[in-house]
Amino acid sequence: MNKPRTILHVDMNAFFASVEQQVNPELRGKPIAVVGGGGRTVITTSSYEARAKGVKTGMAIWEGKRVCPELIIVAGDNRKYSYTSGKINEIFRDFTPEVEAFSIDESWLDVTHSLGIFGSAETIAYRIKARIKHSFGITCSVGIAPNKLLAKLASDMQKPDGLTIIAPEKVAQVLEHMPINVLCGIGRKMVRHLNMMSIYTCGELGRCDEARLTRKFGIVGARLKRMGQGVDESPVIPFGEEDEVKSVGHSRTLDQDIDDPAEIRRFLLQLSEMVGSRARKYNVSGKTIHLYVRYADFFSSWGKQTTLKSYISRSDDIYQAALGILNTVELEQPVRLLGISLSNLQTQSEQLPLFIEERKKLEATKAMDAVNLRFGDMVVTYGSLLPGKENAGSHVIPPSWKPDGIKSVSVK
DNA sequence: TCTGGGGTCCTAGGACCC
DNA sequence: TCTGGGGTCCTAGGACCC
Repeated sequence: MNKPRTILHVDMNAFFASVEQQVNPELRGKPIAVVGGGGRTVITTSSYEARAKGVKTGMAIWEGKRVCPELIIVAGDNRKYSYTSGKINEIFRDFTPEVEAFSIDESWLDVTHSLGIFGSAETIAYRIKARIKHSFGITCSVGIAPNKLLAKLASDMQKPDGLTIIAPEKVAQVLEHMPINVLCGIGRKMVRHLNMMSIYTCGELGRCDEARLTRKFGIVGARLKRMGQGVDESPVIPFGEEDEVKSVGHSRTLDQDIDDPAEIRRFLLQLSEMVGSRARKYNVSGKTIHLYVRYADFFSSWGKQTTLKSYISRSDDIYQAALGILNTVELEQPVRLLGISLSNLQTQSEQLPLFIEERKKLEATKAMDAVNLRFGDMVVTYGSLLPGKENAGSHVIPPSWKPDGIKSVSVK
């Protein structure tokens, strides 16, 4: 028998925008949009003032300005968000050690064993909200429910600054008329498929014949039915106990489409350095390299991967492998986006190369990493990157970024 | 001046080995 | 110089999340 659990899901409201408004009081109460670096960027997050005017995540800057002419554009700074996120997660851990960061602005807390100390989940939620508000001036929405799926759903029900409880005995009632797309894991395509089966609400999904779902969706089918019933046994996985990192990758949309091979290679080297330095920071090497290209028309793209005989983490090795893939194809159009990722990872063993030349390369790489770690990425980099340095520093900040050190890497 | 970037998981089909 | 089946690794692509 599974013991009943009490799970909180905390979702920071308009996180990046809220942090910016706190850091710079002049931005408070105003419509602002946080964007990435680079020429062709989109809005990552916008303040509630901006949302009220119709500004949405994913809009191009000009689009945001069209619906909200007074929109203030703020270039995102990942370090601020990462730092704040880390501090907020420390607050969570004052209430339970079982805290799982889902993304930079969302966490689950299993407070089942903390109820005796703090009284109730509701009390914990109010105290957390108060502390975050007091320390950082920002609000969050909290959901309380018997599992992660429902806690996340609950936190979505009231924004901003909400607190929603789905008591175990209310689950069926809450889900009955809830549209299926509110469930985390059911996206656009799945909604379309389910709608075609005349399933629109969680209630309908939960009552659907399992065999019918399994025929259509394979092993996902059984899980879908349970989701519709609000059943989710997945545990809250605390810091340090997550799965190992499985891939390390970077991709970048170029400021202009390029077709000059030398320029493409230069960008590839830059990406290789970004991937390599991060892999080395995590202390992993990998033997599968994946190259991704999106063409100028935006819609056509391809990805190719290759698996090497040995594990690599040096930027130059990554570059050579990526170049090897690129050389097997004839580019059909100018390139809009390039991406490289390293997978099939293992923890790096500290092994000195046999040959003196290799050792020198290793030492050089280490020295470069040490400087970058201290003074920020891309301060020291390969000579051929220098003409394009303005690109190198332009980090777009994906909300999927986790505070440093959250992902653990363990021996395979 | 149209449309970002970081991930995970799943499936299908082919190669290869026992 | 036949046949079948299971396991593993690989590539490619899609769906989903933030």
